[in-house]
Amino acid sequence: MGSAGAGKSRRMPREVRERQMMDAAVATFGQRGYRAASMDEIAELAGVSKPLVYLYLNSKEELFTACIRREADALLAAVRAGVVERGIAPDQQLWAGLTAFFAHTAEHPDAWSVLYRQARTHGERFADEVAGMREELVSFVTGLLREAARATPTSAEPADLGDRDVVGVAQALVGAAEALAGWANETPDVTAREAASTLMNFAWTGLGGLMDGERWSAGNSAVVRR
Amino acid sequence: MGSAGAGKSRRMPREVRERQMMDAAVATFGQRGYRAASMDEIAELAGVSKPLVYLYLNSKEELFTACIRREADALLAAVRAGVVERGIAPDQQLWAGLTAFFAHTAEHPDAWSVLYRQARTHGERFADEVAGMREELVSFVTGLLREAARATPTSAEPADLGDRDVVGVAQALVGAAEALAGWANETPDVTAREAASTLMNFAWTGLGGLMDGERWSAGNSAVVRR
Amino acid sequence: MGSAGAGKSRRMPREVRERQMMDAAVATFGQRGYRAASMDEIAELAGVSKPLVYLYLNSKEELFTACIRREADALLAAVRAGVVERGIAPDQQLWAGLTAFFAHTAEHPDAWSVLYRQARTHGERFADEVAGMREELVSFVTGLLREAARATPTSAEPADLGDRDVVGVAQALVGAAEALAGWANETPDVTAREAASTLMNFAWTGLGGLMDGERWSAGNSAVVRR
Amino acid sequence: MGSAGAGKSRRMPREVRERQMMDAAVATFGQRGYRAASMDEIAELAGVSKPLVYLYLNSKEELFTACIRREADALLAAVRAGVVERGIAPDQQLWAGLTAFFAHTAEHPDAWSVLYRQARTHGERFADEVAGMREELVSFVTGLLREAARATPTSAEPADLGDRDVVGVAQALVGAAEALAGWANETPDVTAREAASTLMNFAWTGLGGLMDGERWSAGNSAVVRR
DNA sequence: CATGAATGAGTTTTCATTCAT
DNA sequence: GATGAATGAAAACTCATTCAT
Repeated sequence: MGSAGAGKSRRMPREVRERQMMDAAVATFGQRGYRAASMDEIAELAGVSKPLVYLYLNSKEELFTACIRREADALLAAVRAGVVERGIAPDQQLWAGLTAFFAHTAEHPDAWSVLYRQARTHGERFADEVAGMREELVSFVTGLLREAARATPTSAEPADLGDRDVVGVAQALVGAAEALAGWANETPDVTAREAASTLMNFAWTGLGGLMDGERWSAGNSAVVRR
Repeated sequence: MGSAGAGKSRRMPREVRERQMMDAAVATFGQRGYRAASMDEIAELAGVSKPLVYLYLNSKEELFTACIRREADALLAAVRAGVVERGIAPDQQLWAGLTAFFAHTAEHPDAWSVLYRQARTHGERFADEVAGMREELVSFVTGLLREAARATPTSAEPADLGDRDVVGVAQALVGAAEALAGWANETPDVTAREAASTLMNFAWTGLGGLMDGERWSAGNSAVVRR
Repeated sequence: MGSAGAGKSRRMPREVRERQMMDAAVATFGQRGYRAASMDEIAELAGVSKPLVYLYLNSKEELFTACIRREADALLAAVRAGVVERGIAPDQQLWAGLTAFFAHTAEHPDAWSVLYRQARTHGERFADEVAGMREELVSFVTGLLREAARATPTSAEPADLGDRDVVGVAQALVGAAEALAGWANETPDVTAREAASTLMNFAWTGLGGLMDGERWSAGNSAVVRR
Repeated sequence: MGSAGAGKSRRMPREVRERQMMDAAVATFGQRGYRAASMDEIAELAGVSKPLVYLYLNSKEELFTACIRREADALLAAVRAGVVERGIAPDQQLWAGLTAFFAHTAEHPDAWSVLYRQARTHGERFADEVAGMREELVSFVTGLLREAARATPTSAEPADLGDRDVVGVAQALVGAAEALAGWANETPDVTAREAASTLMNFAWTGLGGLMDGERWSAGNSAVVRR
């Protein structure tokens, strides 16, 4: 008889078991919420006994943290993979990244919920974990923005876009993307491409203006080019 | 000193007590999260016994719902108040609204957390409550966008901005505002005016372009004016 | 304007208020059960404030006791009234009493529930109260049985029916009546007369035999007349 | 001493623990009443922690239902066992059944209280459970009565006892038995045999008359043989 | 390696009862 | 006399976590 019997297939390598548990955990945390998810439910969904979950993952907190990390890494990897495939003009890169972002979040709604709903709502300990990933996204976008600014000869005074501005814009852009992703996930017909298009239309043209030195100021309604 | 001494004076009219309880509830829910907040803690913070909380507010769910509603109304009222004071050019209105939005959320971080973190993470029942408010914000912005589009003679073909586009843009704008508010609340030095400026700069110029018929398309990197 | 205004008619004599409260209490205790009935509900149903209930009836226990007593007295009175009207042959008296018993319990289901379900299930303190009434019923029946025995010349040795036997039979008779009343109350079509008939047929003929000296004994299946 | 010492030995197989819990529950429910019995008390009496009670029996309601079922089955089994041993003449069978009934209820007063006091007083959900058992008792008695009627050649017109009559008589008989059991349980010296004798004397002779066509009617005091 | 057995601590919720006015 | 305001105490139920095997 081979060791991999056709029966219940107990005894699996730790790695595999751990993945099953985390899959179950992400699904449960995503759907029920961190507090409402019970270790019982997670263990049952993973098809293992509760003590085994504790043996491998120590505590609910650590389990949740591990979920956040895994899913954050996966999302980042997806975005980067989407971009790296090509690798040319900044707007194309942004477009590719956004598309990947929207596609990934749409395909992994539980992970989305864990990262963007649960983690941020249950203590700084977890929120910081996501904040780290978010910063990487922002710095990724910031890089693209800078590259675009450099590549845009139109602007006579290229340093117009201050550092703080760039970060602010990147923050807003990422925030808008996250908000759009949430919206798209809850709205049946919206595809990743559509969402990405909407955002690009909205953002890139504005960015173009911004980089051309256009500013809106509270004093006068017109957009001035200084 | 009147007979209503400042001393121990337990015994207060229901209205007052109810407000105290809801203040305590918003603070606790906002900081601990819906599930982690205990009725015990809320009661203690309000300075009353738990049964009184139940007598007046029936259950944790109803209490939370009441908090959401109160804070949603307050936020909407703040935004509208900020705008109505003036009442002129659409961009000025948007600016006023955004400023009011950022100011209000900055001044009421617990309410912010309740509305944008907790309510959305603990069951549709609560999320719907916020979705209602959000829709009012979106429709408010949508109105401004339409008004602006009408008022912009530049665009030869005024119907360029389709209905779906307008709503999508408004969604993104509101989402960006919400994301910025979150960022501003967590970043010490950022003021409401600054946040509003960033967003206006980012959004309004882009909108201008959009209304002028500029579009970004995946096919070619340049922004085309069709 | 007379003091009995057409308005809310506050200020009613204590007696009246007390009756209202006890009516409400009997209804609530009967339907919800002693423990499940809340003073809140009783007060509301009676249309008074809770402190007033306490002022007049002191405590839940006392209130319940008062209810039991009132309804026990009412039931006894109904049975006696049914009998006294006539006053002749013992079997006719029993028939009248049973009919009155079944009619009263059918007309006052809440009182029935209080006496026969609730009171016996929530502590000796209350059970004793009902036991008192029950003893009066039993002794009433015992009296009839003795009277009947005396009036039956058939039995050569009239002392055949020992004291213990008589009480046992009376117990069984009352028990059967109570069980039948419960059954009749839960079975739509059964009338008080029908129930009484069934019991009389069952019981009286048997009693006749008993008084004639017939006995059933475990040793031989036949009924012997010794 | 074996490895299974009589010492502290917590850790027991589920089956055993479950029985212990239900024993404790029957005792507590029987003595305190359904509502007054607390899960804490039951757990303590069973020598386990509350969570274990919930783990095995889910809720107070389910626990109570399980108790009712177990005790109802036990009582039915006792009655049937008492009868089946013999299996001859109907009156002997009835006698055996009654004796077993009285003996069992006398030996298990808490179970008696659960079945005949508590279950009937706390919601149809539970009452129905007992009603089921009661129906089996009634149909058991009904069968005996029919058998007896068939076996009695005395009656010229054997169909005299209508179906409704038989059921009514069986109801009253069972009711009388239940009442007698209650009385016997509360009265020190009364033995099961005595109670059974009383009822047989009372009932069987009457049944004999009934089957002979004797009827009592409100119109005339005499028992007529029609 | 893997699990059935077990629990301490905490949650929401309810209720009988009493003041202060 | 009558009530709105208020609470101490307890009940049902849940959960993360740990042993003993």
